[in-house]
Amino acid sequence: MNMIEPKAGYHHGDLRAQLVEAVRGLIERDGPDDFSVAEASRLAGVSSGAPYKHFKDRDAILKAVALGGLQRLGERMAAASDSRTYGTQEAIDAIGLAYVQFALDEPAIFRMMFGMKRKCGPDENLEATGMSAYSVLIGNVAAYRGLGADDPIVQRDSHILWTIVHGHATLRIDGMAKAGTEATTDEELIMDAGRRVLAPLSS
Amino acid sequence: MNMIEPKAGYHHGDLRAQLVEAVRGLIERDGPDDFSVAEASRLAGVSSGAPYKHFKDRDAILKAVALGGLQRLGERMAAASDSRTYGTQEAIDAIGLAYVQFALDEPAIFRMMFGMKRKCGPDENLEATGMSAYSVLIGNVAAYRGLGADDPIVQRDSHILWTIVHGHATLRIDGMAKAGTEATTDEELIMDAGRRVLAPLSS
DNA sequence: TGTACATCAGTGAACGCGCGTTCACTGATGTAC
DNA sequence: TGTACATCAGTGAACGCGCGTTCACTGATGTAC
Repeated sequence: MNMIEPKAGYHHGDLRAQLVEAVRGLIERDGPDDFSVAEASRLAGVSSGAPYKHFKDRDAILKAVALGGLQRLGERMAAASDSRTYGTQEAIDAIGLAYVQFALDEPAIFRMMFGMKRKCGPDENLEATGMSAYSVLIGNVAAYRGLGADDPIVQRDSHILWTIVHGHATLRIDGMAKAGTEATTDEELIMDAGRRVLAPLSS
Repeated sequence: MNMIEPKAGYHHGDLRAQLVEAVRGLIERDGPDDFSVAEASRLAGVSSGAPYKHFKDRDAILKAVALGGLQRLGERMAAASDSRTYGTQEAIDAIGLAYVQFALDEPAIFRMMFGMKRKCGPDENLEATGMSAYSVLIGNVAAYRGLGADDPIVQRDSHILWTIVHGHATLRIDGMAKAGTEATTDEELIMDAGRRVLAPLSS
């Protein structure tokens, strides 16, 4: 929780980063669609026109916030992977749990990240950052299966795992799935589902 | 595609339904957050104050639209179930595919439905309608497993299936999963995942 | 069938609001010599 | 070290906009006798 403390004086020094942080807070408080440039400026302690020295328009600010979110998500997934033996079921579980945890910690940013493409069109930067997070999962699945990362089986496994974890995260933050009920934790559910998906190949 | 043709004359006769339909169109066109009561009124051919004779406020209109969406989703799932032998893998596949199809046909409404709780708080009516749709899935899974609908195994299976299908639908409408690539259709993916989840019980 | 009246579903003007963005400006900072 | 100047990052006032909601009103509809 960084406090926002505008540097006194005329030149701000770090307005860009401070605006992104302010918007992050606003979005997390009010939802991705209710944030306003004006309020973010107020929070950062600058005039309402100042942001336009750093960003082309409102959408550009949104993109910067989304990018930050994707980076944090990727970092968490990588950290989860690093905390276990590479290519094991446990590592894959941990990555999934990290994904869900991120969504629970920053629900509005999480939603916003995945709505960017629809709202502001595709963006190279965002796509690359997202892909780099996803590749943490792919790498572990490939090692688990003993196959190459490009193998269709690995691609399919990974995609299904992502789908499950993303679905669970989405339902959780929308209040549709209540963890803790029915003696089911997020972790337990992810492990269960992961085990089914990654069962030994049959055919 | 119902055309919106305001009845001439002072008394409109069907303004409530017509407003809901207008808002549905607006949301599908502009996104759930950009619809305005004013524009919906214009579309329905009435003055900007007229909606307030039928709805308490903006949120009440949104709720009505969400309710309609949930009903259509439930109907589609029920129809899918009816089109196959009850309690078979095929029936369960069909339900999942119907779910995804609905999301693809009405992406903005779909998103909006699942955002209602967060935006407007919980609502008995919406919850009951959603539950009634979900129970179509539960019933089929129970029959498939030969267990009661309340059995924890059935609950768990159903929840995972829902999670997968919801995750896939969400990723698809957010442009993250591209069907048709890698020779994978929605149907194929749902069937594959479903088969893994519903594999014979091991322990 | 006709009349009196209550109710209902609209009108349309008005309110106050906060927004995104632009613009001419100014004071601080960095650089060249 | 000092000076002249270009650049930069802010200001703050102003713009036009469309919104949600209210309100006194009015004309159409339904009902009781």
